[in-house]
Amino acid sequence: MISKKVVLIDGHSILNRAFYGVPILTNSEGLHTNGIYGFLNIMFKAIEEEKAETLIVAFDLKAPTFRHKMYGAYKGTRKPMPQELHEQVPVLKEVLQAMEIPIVTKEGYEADDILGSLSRIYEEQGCDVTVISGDRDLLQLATEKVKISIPKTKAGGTQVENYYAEDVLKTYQVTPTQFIDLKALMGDASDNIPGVPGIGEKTATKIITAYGSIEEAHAHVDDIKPARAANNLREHYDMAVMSKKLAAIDTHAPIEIPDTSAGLENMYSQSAYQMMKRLEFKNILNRFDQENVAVPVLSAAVELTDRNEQQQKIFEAMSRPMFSAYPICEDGLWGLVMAYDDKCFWMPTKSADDLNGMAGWFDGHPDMAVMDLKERLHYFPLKESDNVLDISLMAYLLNPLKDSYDYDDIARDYLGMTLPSRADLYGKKKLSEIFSEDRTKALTWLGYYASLPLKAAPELRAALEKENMWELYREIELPLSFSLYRMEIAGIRVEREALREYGDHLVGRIQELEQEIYALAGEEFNILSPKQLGTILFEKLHLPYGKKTKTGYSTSASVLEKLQDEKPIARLVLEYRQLTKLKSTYADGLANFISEDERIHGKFHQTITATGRISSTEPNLQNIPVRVELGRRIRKVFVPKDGCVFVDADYSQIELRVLAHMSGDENLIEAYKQAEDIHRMTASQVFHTPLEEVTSQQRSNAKAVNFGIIYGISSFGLSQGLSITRKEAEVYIKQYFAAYPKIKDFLDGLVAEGKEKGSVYTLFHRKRPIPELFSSNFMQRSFGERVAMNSPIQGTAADIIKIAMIHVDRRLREEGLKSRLVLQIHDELLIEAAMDEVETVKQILHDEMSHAAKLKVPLEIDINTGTDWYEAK
DNA sequence: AAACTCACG
DNA sequence: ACGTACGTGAGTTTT
Repeated sequence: MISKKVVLIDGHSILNRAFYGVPILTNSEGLHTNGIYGFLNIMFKAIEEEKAETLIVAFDLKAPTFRHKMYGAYKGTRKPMPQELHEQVPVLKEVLQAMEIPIVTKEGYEADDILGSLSRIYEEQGCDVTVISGDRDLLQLATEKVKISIPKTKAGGTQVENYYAEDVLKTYQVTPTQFIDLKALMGDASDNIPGVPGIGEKTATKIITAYGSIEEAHAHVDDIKPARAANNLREHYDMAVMSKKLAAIDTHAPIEIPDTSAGLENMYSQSAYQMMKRLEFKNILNRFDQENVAVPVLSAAVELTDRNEQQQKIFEAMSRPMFSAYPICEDGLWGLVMAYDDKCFWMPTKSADDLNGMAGWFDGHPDMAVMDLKERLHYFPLKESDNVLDISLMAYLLNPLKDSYDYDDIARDYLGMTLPSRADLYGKKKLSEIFSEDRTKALTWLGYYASLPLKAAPELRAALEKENMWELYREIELPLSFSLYRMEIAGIRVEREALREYGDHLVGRIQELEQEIYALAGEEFNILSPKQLGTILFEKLHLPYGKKTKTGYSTSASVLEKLQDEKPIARLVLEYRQLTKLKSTYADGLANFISEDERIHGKFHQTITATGRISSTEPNLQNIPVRVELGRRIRKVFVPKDGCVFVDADYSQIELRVLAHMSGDENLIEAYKQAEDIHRMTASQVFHTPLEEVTSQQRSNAKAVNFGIIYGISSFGLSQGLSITRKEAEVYIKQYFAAYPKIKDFLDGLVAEGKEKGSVYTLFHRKRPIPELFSSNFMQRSFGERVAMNSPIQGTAADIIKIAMIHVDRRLREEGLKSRLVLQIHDELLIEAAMDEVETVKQILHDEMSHAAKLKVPLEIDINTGTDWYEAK
C-alpha cells in the first residue's frame, strides 16, 4: 500500500505566527494582509516539502487569544487578537475556500482536538501525517507516523522544527503522551491549567522521566525528592488529575472527515487568482499558470501598418481633448500603441529610428496620457509640454509607498479593475514572442498600455486636484521628468584608464591586509563572510561580542570600531572591508557602466522614494565615496568633457533650515540669520555657553542632536549616534527643546497630524502616508512617529532642490548655454560647464538654488569648480 | 531571495 | 518591556 501524505494545519496558530513574523503589509483597500501572506507561504512550503496530497486546515470557532512573552517571573498572559489580525481571519478563510482547501471547525471543540482526531484517523488509515502548528502543546500528538512541524518565524526565511515521537523524547526527555503529564504537573496559566503548585518545568520533567505518569508518580510519592515536591503532589493530586484531563487533546472528537477527493488539484483556480490579485500578493501570483489567467478585454488594439494611415489616425487623435500613447521598443519590435475615444491602435514601425521620428507628429498635442514618461522619452522624444498626464507619476504622488505603478496597479487602485500584470501575461517571454505565437492575444494585451492610461488619467487628475496636489504634479514633477531625462542622456564622463589604475592600487593593499588578518587569525578564511568572521573573532579569538543579529554575531563596523584600539585584527578587518568595498562596488562596479562615449548614463528614478527624493541606479551615482580620503579620490576619475569644467553647488544644511522655517522657531531662525556655524550656535544655546567658548566636543554633540531632530528624535537613537547612555541623551534632548520650544511643538504637531489624517505633508503638499502610526505594535508605531517627524522635512528639502533643478535646467537651455546638469545628489547639483560659461553657470546656480523657495531663513549655497569631481566638491 | 554590510544625503 | 535613529542602492555570502 502506498501511504498517502496528509498535511493538517492549525489555522489560527499559524496565522498568528505569520502575523507577528511578517512586517506590516496592507493592500490598496487598507486591509492588513501580512498574516495571510505569511500563512500561505508556510502552507506552500509545507505542501512542497511534504509532497502533500491532502491538506486540511482546522480552526477554533471562537477567536482565540494568544500567548505573549514571559514577563519577569510571571507566566505569559493571553491577549486578545489585535484588530489588524482579527480582520484577516475571514479573508484567510475565503482564500482557502477559493483554493478548495477544506476548513474544519466543530462546535464545542478546539482546533487542537480536530487536529488530534484527524491525525489519529489518517494514521489509522496508514497515511503519513504532518501537523503544522506554532503551539508546542501539539507535540503530544507525535507518533512514528505523525510528524509535528513547528515553523520558526525567523524574519523572512521560516525554518521548521520537525518532531516525530522519538524527536520529542530526544528533545524533552519525555514521550509525546508523557507531555500531557508534564503539563498537568507544571500547569499553564495561559491555558487555565492549574497544575501542582510549587512544581515547575524542571521538577516536573524529573518526576515524569522517573515515573512515567502522574499516576505512577503518585503511587511512589514517598520516594519523590525533593520532599517539597512530594508533599505538593500528595496534597494537590486531584488537581493534577484534573489538569491532565484539561491538557489532553481529544483525539476522538466527533469529526467528519471532509471530502478531499479532489486533492490539491484546484488550488490554482480562477477565484483563487482573483483573491490573490485583490490581496496584491504578486509573488504568489507567479505560481498561477499563465494559460489559465482570464484576460479581460479593455480595448484590444487594431493593427495599422501603413505609415499614412498611422499619421491620419494621429491627426485625428490630436483633435480630441485627450488621447494616450505608449511607445514599444525592444529587440526586433518597435511601434506605438495609442488610444482615443474608445479606439485603440497598434502602429508598428520598421526601426527604432522610425518610431523616434513619429514623435514630431505630436507637437502641440492636447492632453496626452502616458505611463513612465521619462523612460518612454528615450524611445519617443516628445517636446516638453505641460499637457502630459503620466499616470505612473500621478499615482506615485497620490501614494508614494507602492513598489510599482504599472497599468494593473493603477487599474486596481483607481478604477477597481482587475487586470493581469505584464508578469502574469508574459512570464519570461518577450512581447515579440507573444506576437508570433498569438497575434490576437498580443493585441489585446497591448491595448492595456494605451487604453488604461486614457481611462485612468482623468481619475488621477481629479484625485490630485482634490488633494491639492495638482500643482505639485504640473509645476514640479512633470517638468522634472524632462530634466531627469536630459540628465540621463547627458551622462557623466569617467576616465576608464584612471579608474582601472585606482582599482589596481587597491588590490595590492587588499592582499597585504588579507595576509595580516590570516596571520592574526591563525588560519585562512573568507573575511567577507560575516558568519566565518564571527566564528574567528568571537569564538576562536574570544573577542567580546557586542551585538548579535538574528543569525549570529554582528560584525558590523560599529562593533569592530569599539574593538579596534585593543585588537589589531578588528582594525585590519575594517580596513579590508573598506578597500574591498571600494574595489568591487566602485572601481569594478562603475567600470561596467562606462559606455562607448566614455560616459556613464545612470538612471534617475522619480517614483521610488517615500519622501519625494530622487533615487539613482545602474549605477547609483548618489553614493560615490566622499567621507574618507581614500574613497574620495575616486572622484578624480569623474571628469568633464574637453572644453568644460565642473561646477558643483550644494545647499548648506537645507534640512535644518527647512525645520527652522516650518517650525517658525524664532531662536533657530535668528541663529541662522546670525551664525555661520549652526552646530556651534546650537551648542551655545543648548549648553548655555558663550559662542566663543563652545568646545569642539560640545559642537559635535550639538551636531548629532541636530541630526537626531531631523531623523525623528529618540533618546536611544541619539545615544547610539553619540556613544553615550540613554539618560544622557535624554538630557540633551530636553535641553534642546528648552532652547527651541517651537520645534518641540512642531514635531509633536506632525505626529498628531499624521495620526489624524493618516499622512504628513511637505510645504509643497507632497504627501507621505504613514500606516505604521496605527499599528498596535509599539515598535512599528514608534517608527511611524519618527517618520512623521522626518518626512515633511526631508520631503520639503527634496521639493526645493527639484524646483531649483527645473529652473537651473530651464535657464541653461533658454539662455542657449552649452553647459548641462549631469548629477543630482539630494542637496547638490553638478554641472558640466563650458569654460566660457563658468561665471554665468555659477550665477544661475546661486540664484536659482537660493530662490527656489522663500523661507524664513536664507538658503545658503556653496559653489566650487574643478577639473574633476574631487576638486569641485 | 534574504541577510549583512556599507557607500551616500 | 518592547528594540530604533530618516531616506536610498549594490556587492557578497548564505539559504
